[in-house]
Amino acid sequence: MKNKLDQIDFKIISILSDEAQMPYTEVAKKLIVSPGTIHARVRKMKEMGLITGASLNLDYSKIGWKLTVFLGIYLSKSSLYKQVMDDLVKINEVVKIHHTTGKFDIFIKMHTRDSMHYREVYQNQVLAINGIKGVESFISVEEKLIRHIQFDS
Amino acid sequence: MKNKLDQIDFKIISILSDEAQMPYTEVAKKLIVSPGTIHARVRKMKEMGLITGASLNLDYSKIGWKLTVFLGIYLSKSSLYKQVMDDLVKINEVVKIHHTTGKFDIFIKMHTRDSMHYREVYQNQVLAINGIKGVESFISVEEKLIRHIQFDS
DNA sequence: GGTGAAAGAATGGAAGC
DNA sequence: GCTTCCATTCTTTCACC
Repeated sequence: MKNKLDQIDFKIISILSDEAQMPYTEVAKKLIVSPGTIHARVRKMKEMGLITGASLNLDYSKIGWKLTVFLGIYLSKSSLYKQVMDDLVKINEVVKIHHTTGKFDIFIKMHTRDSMHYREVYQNQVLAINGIKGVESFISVEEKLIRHIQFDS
Repeated sequence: MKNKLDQIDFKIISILSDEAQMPYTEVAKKLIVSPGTIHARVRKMKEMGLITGASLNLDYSKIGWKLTVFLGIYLSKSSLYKQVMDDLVKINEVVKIHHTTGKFDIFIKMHTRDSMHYREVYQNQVLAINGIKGVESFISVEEKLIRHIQFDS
């Protein structure tokens, strides 16, 4: 797995990170290489596991899901993280789960329609999980930046 | 802006959220509608602002960016959030910035190559910003779930 | 507002450089 | 390992339902 990436690879990633649906021919034009090259590079990076997929960016508030909430979770025993994470996966409103070191043991992100919906999920689903000692919540008021790393090297 | 979404719209979003690069013809086949319908629906949702774009999912660790860190930031005055967020945008390693209520004023996510790189960015760039009173950091050990909401309604 | 077909464009190999 | 070429497949529009 000794695939070295060059500037062209990084530029492809930079472009597609912002606009995953841009046709490869257009990417090729921007970088002044042939479409076949883009194709081969992208396939290589997918095989390497660098590119794991592509997803839509959605503005949930446009369909009435107005709340984005982060929860910092304390476990009663740190070793329970695996089981608690498995339980969290089952909650539909949870979109990201991170096992972390530092103040919290687990950090999650969730979307809900409104504060009532949030409270319901929080009380009936999150707090019902065994092994959770405490939770701190942070409501996102504004999301400022969505981007990927600009790789200069 | 009275665009009601139906089951087909939600299914399109569900499919493309996982696989943004899937051809519309294939989406059409899955949902048993014509390609033209998919096209029209996606365009409608883009015009509504629901779909804001598409991005690649990258596994940064594959190119040696092994650390994902969350920082919870306390401001010396809450009103400074705008200016501090603008300064944070300028840091290349920062990929997400949320203005939050709760314990922290601002919550960010960043990627770095290793702990030395992290320390350097943290000390020289984050702490150098005016208006930041304190920071708590959480290092992500494992990312468990990347998905979008399954809209049932 | 959906369908299906048609023209144009992009994809994804293969062969050669 | 990149490029060009080509057959296949996809996109995108539009007249019709």
